[in-house]
Amino acid sequence: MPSPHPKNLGDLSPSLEHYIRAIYDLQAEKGYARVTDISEILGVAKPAVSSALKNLRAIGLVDHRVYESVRLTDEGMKRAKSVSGKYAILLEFLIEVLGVDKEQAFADACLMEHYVSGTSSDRLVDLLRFFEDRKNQGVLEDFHAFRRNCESESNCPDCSFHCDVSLQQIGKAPDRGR
Amino acid sequence: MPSPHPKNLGDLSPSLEHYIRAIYDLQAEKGYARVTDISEILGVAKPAVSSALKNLRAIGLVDHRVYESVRLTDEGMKRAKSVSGKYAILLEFLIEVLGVDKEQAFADACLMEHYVSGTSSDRLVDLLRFFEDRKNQGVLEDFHAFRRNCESESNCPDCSFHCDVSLQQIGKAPDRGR
DNA sequence: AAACAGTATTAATCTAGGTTAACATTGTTT
DNA sequence: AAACAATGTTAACCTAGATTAATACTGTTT
Repeated sequence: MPSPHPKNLGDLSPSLEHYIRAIYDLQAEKGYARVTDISEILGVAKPAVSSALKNLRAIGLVDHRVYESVRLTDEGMKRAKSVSGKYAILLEFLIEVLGVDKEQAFADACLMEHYVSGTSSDRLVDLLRFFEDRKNQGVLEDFHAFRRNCESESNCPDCSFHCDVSLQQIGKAPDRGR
Repeated sequence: MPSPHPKNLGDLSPSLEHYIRAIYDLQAEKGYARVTDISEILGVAKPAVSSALKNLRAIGLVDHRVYESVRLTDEGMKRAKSVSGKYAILLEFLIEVLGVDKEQAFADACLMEHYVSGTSSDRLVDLLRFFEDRKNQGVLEDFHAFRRNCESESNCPDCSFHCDVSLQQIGKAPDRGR
């Protein structure tokens, strides 16, 4: 008997996906990525990075000779852009459309980026573009006004379960299509 | 040095969260939840369920005497409703608003339910209500029309990375607010 | 060039959450 | 009530991904 959850992306675990994105960000920012930097960004110890790099190298997503700095391969780049794109899309949606505060939006996007499918994030882009379209200028403002009303009236206690974002590791998730 | 990801909900792992929801669904559907049923729904072996139940009992989310069937405690119920609510909200958003096909939407919602914060899903509800409001009847149709145009024109290759949903276990995710 | 600081890797260990195989309990048939 | 099937638990094991401690490189200072 196999295991549960639909995997997110072409067989990259959320964990590895995150490493990829960190490397991508560092490369973009400073031109190169070192173990220490990655470890700091992700908040993990350096040996965790070393071991992740070994895996990523094994599946051809990074170039990395021991004791040297890391670079994404073309394939790694592709994956990184995908995740990074999802992050950006989710972030924009959460902040600009839903009006979620930034801290929370960062946290949510950072988690969800690994789980939203390409299809869904593409559609989300469409929605963002729709709101930006000159023909639909008023819509977003309407929504925000609507939301403020909404807020002040009722509140469904069942659906709001507030999540304090602490920096901690997440576990595995058993599951399947549902 | 601690670990990375902002935890999703009040210290429940996605895995345990999933068990909670399965139990909740079963209780709603048949009045009770048995190990076998849970194991089938989640696609895991029965010992995995036993061990999850032990944890859930330890933190007071289920009542479960050995060899008997499982019930959520009040607290368990609260958590279950929260997750279940998020699932429903995400599903509706993906299908009705974004127009994602059902299979994909099920899969996405099933994953994201564990990672979206209460805040964000509340806002998502607002958005759904906004689209339902009589005053905004046309908007959703406009979007769908817009999307069809959009579709037929360009396509950003960077952001669309198609994910085939296979039934497999997901890994841990290192991370932090970032 | 020797020493030191910084950086990276290895080794050993831990934990969560799975698995299978074997055993225990319960309930239904005959 | 004996036997059997279904159900649940225990035990032993596996893996991913973390940790710390110790070790190995690298490069800069003196």
